[in-house]
Amino acid sequence: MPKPTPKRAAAKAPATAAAEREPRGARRKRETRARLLEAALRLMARKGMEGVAINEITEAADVGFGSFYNHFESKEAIYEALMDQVFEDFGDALDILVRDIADVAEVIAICVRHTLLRARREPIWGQFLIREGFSARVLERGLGQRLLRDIQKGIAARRFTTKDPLMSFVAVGGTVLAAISAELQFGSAQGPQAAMLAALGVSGEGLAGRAAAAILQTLGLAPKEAEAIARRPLPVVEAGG
Amino acid sequence: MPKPTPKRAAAKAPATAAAEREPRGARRKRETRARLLEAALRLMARKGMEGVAINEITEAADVGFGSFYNHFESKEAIYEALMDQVFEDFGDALDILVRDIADVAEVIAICVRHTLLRARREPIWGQFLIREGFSARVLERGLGQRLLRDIQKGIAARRFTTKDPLMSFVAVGGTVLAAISAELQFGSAQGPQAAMLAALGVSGEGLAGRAAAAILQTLGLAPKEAEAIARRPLPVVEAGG
DNA sequence: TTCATAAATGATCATTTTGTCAATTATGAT
DNA sequence: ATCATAATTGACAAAATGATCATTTATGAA
Repeated sequence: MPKPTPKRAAAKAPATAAAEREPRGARRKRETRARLLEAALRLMARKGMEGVAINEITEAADVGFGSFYNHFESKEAIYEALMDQVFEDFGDALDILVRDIADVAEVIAICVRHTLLRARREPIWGQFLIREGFSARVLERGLGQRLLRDIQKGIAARRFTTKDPLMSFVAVGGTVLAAISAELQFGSAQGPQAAMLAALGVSGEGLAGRAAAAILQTLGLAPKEAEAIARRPLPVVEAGG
Repeated sequence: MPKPTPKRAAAKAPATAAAEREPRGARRKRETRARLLEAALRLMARKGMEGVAINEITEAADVGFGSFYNHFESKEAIYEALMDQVFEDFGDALDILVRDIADVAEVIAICVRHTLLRARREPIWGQFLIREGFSARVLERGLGQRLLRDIQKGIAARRFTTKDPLMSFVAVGGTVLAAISAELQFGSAQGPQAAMLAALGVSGEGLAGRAAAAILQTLGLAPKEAEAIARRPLPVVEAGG
């Protein structure tokens, strides 16, 4: 065990202090690590963890082959780090985003739309999400836990009329993943498929709002109210320091 | 191109004729091919196509390594054959099963429940389904096409009140896959997780009926009717020759 | 039984991939 | 400037994998 792979990158530099607080060497190290993670995300989103070779990652990251093992013990290790970064960080970001929203229905609408918008903006991220979205880790921890908790809260508050919390949880999660998949597929649709999609009303604005509305209806809101909530302006994500 | 890999196994032996109609050699060949496919399904469902080596497949199938290439040109080839067998054959089976059902809502309820029941009965099949269920091939052809067609039919017949056929399609498909995932995860739940599941009403009968009911509600049926349709007895699958 | 054909088999080789390591380079304190 | 430490690097050996092929075995007709 040459290196226990620190659990989190955790840039501890206090935002208030001078920018020179972090030594150059440390930053260099952080950056190559970040480059490796980014390259791994891009490749693994497309071909899966097993489908990419380590030298592919280092070449895509423009980093010497040996450097890989300075940061990760193995392919499995970088994959783990990737899961943590992608899912937990995103969950935390969502938490901050809806911190001040009182209505559970709106919380869910915002989370759903934000997820879909990000998947649209960063297709690689979206691909990774749908590839790993059904894994036990995501379902049980992070995003899954959060969603299940919100649904139960909504039921307790009589905001949702669903009788079957687990099934609602499953339906909402599955719908989000499938919507991402649809968006990614349709985003690059060509030929005869494009015509069918146009007939189904797939346009430039994406599926975010429509998915949120459908999900709120699934949870028991009336169609009109679901539509209304799904159209409310999104809170802006604060530019992270 | 040493061998074009026959498009389908297609055991043409007429069930009525004597059992000796098929020469032993042909049957032997069919059987090793089937063994290879079964082993590949089991392994690829767990580790993905790229994650399994050919010798793993042949060893799991208890077949000589070289035999692999008597039946498939490459790993991609057996993967293709697997996709065909799993998705298209299942789609055809569903078609036969609902051939005589007039009500679109019941057609969908039956398909959903049959899919979930089979995934429960054959977890490996289910795992493969959720792993590949978002691939373009499944969405566009086979099961996806079928589902989209049924939804549009239901809307045209004013059986479904959905205003957004594409979103409904996405939601139904995603819900089915997520339900399979949940079933597989929960089927092997241990420890503290089990308590939470019990609280959510996860019992032995599985999620099939509940998923079907939720899906029919998503399509616009009233909860009570959705429940009723989702509980109707399933048509028995005819024992195939 | 004999024989031609089809299928199965594992040894073999080329290529890919992994993991290690000594050498090189960058960093930051003295 | 000097030096100890940390990080990066690519060459290398070992292991894994893909694919080929001559040989063996099974099959079924003559």
